[in-house]
Amino acid sequence: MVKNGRDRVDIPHANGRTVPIGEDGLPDPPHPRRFGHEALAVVLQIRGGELCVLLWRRALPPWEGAWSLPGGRLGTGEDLGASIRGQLAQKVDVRDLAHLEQLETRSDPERDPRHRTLATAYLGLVPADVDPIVPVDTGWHSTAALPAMAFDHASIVRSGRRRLRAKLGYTNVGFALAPPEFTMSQLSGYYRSALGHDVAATNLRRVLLRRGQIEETGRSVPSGRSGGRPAALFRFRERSLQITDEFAVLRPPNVP
Amino acid sequence: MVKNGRDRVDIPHANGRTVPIGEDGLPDPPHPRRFGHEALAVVLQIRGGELCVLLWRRALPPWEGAWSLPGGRLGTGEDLGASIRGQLAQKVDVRDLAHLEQLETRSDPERDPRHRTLATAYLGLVPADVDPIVPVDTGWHSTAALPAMAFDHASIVRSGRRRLRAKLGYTNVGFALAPPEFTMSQLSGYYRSALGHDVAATNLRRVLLRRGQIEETGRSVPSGRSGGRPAALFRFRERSLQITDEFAVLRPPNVP
DNA sequence: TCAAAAGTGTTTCCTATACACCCATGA
DNA sequence: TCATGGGTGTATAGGAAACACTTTTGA
Repeated sequence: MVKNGRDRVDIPHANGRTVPIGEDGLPDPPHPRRFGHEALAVVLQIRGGELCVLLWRRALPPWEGAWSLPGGRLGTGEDLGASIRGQLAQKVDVRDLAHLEQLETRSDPERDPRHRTLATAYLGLVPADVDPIVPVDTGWHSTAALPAMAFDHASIVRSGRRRLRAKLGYTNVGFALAPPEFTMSQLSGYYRSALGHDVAATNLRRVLLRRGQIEETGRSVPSGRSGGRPAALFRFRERSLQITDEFAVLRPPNVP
Repeated sequence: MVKNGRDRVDIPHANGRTVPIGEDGLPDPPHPRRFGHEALAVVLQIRGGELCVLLWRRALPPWEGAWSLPGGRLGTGEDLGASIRGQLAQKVDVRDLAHLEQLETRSDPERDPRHRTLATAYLGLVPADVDPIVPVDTGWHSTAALPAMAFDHASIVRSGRRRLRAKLGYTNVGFALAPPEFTMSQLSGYYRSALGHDVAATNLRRVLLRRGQIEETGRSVPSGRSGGRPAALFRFRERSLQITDEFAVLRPPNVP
């Protein structure tokens, strides 16, 4: 039995050939590693003009009293997507999740002091018009001022926010932040909250219309008590993720 | 003991409070799940005008004879990045890897028929000027015509290629495909091979210069036997990933 | 009729592609 | 001097931000 540099062990195979463990074609390992694997979710929603994340207050050490991302251990028969949907079903009604995508996997051996745990983070988005009932130890927190957070969860939240901000620019993810129908000033408000900077409703309208992301419903909302022209109602044409601005640059040359 | 819907078990806690397992704050699990976790790499290089991926031919079932991605089981003390670097050190000299980033994690319970294995895939890039010595059962294959591949590895390769193509548009990843110094026609060749469509050298030059990605070295290569003006040599200014085109759209308004 | 909010027209800017033309070299 | 490949100048197109102006409503 030969052990070489990087934590890999070669065992002699029946036919005399050396089979590197951890490569493949390998038999069941004699000592399965005791890795834990969990799915976590960065669930974001625009609430009160702020981009908020759903957090969960830890009652026990480690990190007692700190806030953490919802999620939990991966079950045996399910994949990560099913797992995180299941976990969230108890915190946020799954029907409220308009979009869910995988973010990244954290694997620092020290990220959980108790035992080795890998975490795969997901990004979930909840439209602004719903207010899911959440447990008492769970709450929404502005991503602009995160509370003291457990493990590496704060950096995962920032990672999710970065992903959302980038995708608002070249996809139609906006559909997952907005209610089914909305006025342009509402929508520009959601974009402003998510991006952290001003978004002019007039230009947003033209950009999204040109890209075919939104369309007029034909209806409008009556103007408020202080008057003003009634706002037209729009909707997203697709309510699943589409890349609407694929070849921003280095696009293929025109064929004719 | 109460069992509820989604493979979660609540156990009564000392203080009478119910602690959901699989949430956190939990004690060590009584029966650690026997998940395997492996790191895989989609190592890409431009070879002979084609975008190629490094594959490994399986000698044993399952998928005997099919090609698979290099990688292997995660070690106890290392994170996924260190693990894949270690695995690759035996196939491609690590110094040849100009860039490495995490792609995604696959978790379908059926993806490996032997036992439950999660795989985190990485994207690695090798500059076109090196020709790493690889084992005999390992070879480069055009991503345009993949051979019969094991597990879900073919779709992981496509995922890596998609990522590379997208990032060529808004980052400086090109540095990881090109040698330290290159002419513009060489570079446009690399871009053409990676993107799968024509890239005009003249425009590429101006785009990358304006973005500050490349600069002239001041030197040039003598023209070939068939004459022609000698080509200027360029280099990338940064040899680590930079986002050079961040706010393609929906950029923050001008402050003044 | 005035204030307020929504929507349109138009300008300007910037970036990227297309393409004609000029430049430097070898034979 | 001519073919060849590299490089520059310039036209064109398109998208998006900025902003003045118009429209539609309530009081």
